[in-house]
Amino acid sequence: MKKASLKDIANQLGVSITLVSLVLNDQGDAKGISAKTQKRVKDLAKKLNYKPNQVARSLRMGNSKTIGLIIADISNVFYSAIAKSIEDKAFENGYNIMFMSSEENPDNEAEMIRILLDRGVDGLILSTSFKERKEIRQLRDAKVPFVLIDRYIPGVKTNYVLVDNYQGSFDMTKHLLSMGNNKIAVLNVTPSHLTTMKQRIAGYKDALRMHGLSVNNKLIKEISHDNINYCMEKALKTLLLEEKVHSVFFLNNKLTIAGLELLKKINIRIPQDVSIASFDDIELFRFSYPSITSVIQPKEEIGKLAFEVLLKQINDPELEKQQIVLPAKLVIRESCGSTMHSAFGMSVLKQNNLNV
Amino acid sequence: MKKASLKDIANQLGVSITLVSLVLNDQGDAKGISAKTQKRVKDLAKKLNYKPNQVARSLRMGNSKTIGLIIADISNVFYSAIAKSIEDKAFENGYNIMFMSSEENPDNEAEMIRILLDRGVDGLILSTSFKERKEIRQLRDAKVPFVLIDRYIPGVKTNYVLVDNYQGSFDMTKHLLSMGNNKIAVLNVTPSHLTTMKQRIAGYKDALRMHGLSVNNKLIKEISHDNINYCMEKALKTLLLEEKVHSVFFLNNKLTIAGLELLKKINIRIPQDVSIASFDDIELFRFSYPSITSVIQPKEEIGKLAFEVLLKQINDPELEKQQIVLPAKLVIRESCGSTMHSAFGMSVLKQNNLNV
DNA sequence: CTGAAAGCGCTTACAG
DNA sequence: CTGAAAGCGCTTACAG
Repeated sequence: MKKASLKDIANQLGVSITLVSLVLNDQGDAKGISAKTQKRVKDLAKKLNYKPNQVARSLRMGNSKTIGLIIADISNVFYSAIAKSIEDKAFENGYNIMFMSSEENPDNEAEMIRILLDRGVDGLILSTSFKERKEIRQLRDAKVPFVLIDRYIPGVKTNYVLVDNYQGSFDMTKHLLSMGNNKIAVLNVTPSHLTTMKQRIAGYKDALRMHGLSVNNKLIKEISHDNINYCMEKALKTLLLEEKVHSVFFLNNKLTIAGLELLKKINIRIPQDVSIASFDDIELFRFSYPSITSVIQPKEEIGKLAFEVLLKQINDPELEKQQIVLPAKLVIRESCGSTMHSAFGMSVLKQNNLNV
Repeated sequence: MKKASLKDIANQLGVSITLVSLVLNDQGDAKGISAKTQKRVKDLAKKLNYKPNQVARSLRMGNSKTIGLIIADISNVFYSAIAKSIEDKAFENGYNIMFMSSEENPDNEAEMIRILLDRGVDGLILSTSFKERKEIRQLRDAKVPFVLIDRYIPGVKTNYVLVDNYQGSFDMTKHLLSMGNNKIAVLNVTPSHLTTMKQRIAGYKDALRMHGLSVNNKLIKEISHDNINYCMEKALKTLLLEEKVHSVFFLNNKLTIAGLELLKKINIRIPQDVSIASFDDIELFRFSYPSITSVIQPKEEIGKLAFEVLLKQINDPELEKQQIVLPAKLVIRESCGSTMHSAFGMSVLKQNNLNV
């Protein structure tokens, strides 16, 4: 049951490989090949279950109908949800995906890009960990079609699709303020050069200022990605015992989980003792006790649009680069106390309280 | 900055492509190429940042250093965790992964296998949804290296790596019995031909019998994968109101989440009104209220071993097929009531109760 | 020590 | 209407 090739069909029919190729690529009519011959070719192809060898096709055509996807970690549901929606769109369009998890390490990422390009991918979708502009600029200058997701590189004009991190964070901070929490701590995670983190911090600061409060840098803590639990304990103890904050805003879902676990361990009640909120909603936050107020990112939309933008870029490499920023939404749950109405006119999604 | 080829290097150095290829593939010494020439080639290759075109290499060598991964859904953390551990192992060994989500649909799966093979993958890792033996048998007979994960096809000798579904379910049922629940319902999900579901049901039944109880088929409900919420509501209402069961054992994490949500909505208290337990532990179950007693699968181990077995099969296609069944573990949490000790001598992992 | 040549399976100008 | 030929970039027997 060896796979059939063009040659097999050509030999069996006594015609040339060229002819078979033409017919099977629907060039038969254009090249004026007789209907009868075309039918013979197609019938035999079907009978032999012929499918073109994509590797040979790639080599010859210079494209592979494959894209590379580099995210921080495929096992983080934020990325796997995006991966799924990219996959769906890609499959529709005949594209396959190779994925790689960079672990937020720029060296890994550089190597992975190289590997994917050597394998002839037609384009890349990246949640990049690069700090410098160099690598992304090179990629763009080398005319590799690519789309950034989640983060972008300031100062380099590229395609990107991401959520409005500033607005999401601004809105959440305003919500916390409206609940009567004036001392709001915020925890971000290294690598802190990421635009996600920078803009979430900026949104937080501006919301405070707009509320007439000054920013206290002691309330902004950075948690090391490689040592979350240890840093979390140090940070929360300082914030709760010394700074006596009213609430803590965690800037991604991993931080929130680590914080939640710790607060329960040390018997801090939420929201009675401290309110908490999270950027980046996950299913767990609906079911946890208490359920967690958070900023939702449109993951499916990010993936879908990222692929669409990439596809356009692949089909026309000279196309103007496209920047898409999607709105973030708040989900108000229990972790900041109960509220019957939102004090400001932003988009707020109310959810049934599951933990009666 | 066009990519350098062997030809570029050969031309610049005034040697043949053959020589360059040999040197760069570390055949220089074996073929007796002078150290000096070797150095010139290697230096220039480095300078031009030469990397072999993997597509050409694949075509010529008949292998691609790529494997295909077909799972039900990459956005389900059960599969994305496995994907991550496969990825890590694959990367170590110079392999890349193309993934596809079959949605448990055999037609999708057949098409995806075909696509991946046309793209020249060296092997496949599949959480197969096939009901019949035919497709998997064909794959095996075509000498395609592959490893099944999570489920296998009875009656077809293949490589597989999975958890002991029978034992996990048996132990959990015994645990429920030991907690004083005699009327235990069990919910499985379509497609119910999967060995996972069959063996979990078998473990449940045997545990009952070994406890001197007879199996009541009214307590075994099948939930349609395509209509989980509707079926769940119908099933739970019958089980709770008519059958008055003491506990419900959900056979995968999606079912548990749907069940949990529904029970809260209709104000059924866990475990006071009904105990619940889950097969397939996820992070959410540690944080939910109440936290959920469940059967843990060693996801990382499954992924790691699956790749290792696949690699061996790729390197030696005549190798004896390998079957690996890993032990399942219970995590006892709050959803079945509190217990200070386990009534039987199985491996039980105790966890700190997070929801004091 | 080194090179010319074939071939992996395809597509596509070119020629008739 | 149809076919011979070149070429994508590589590897590898074979020859000298």
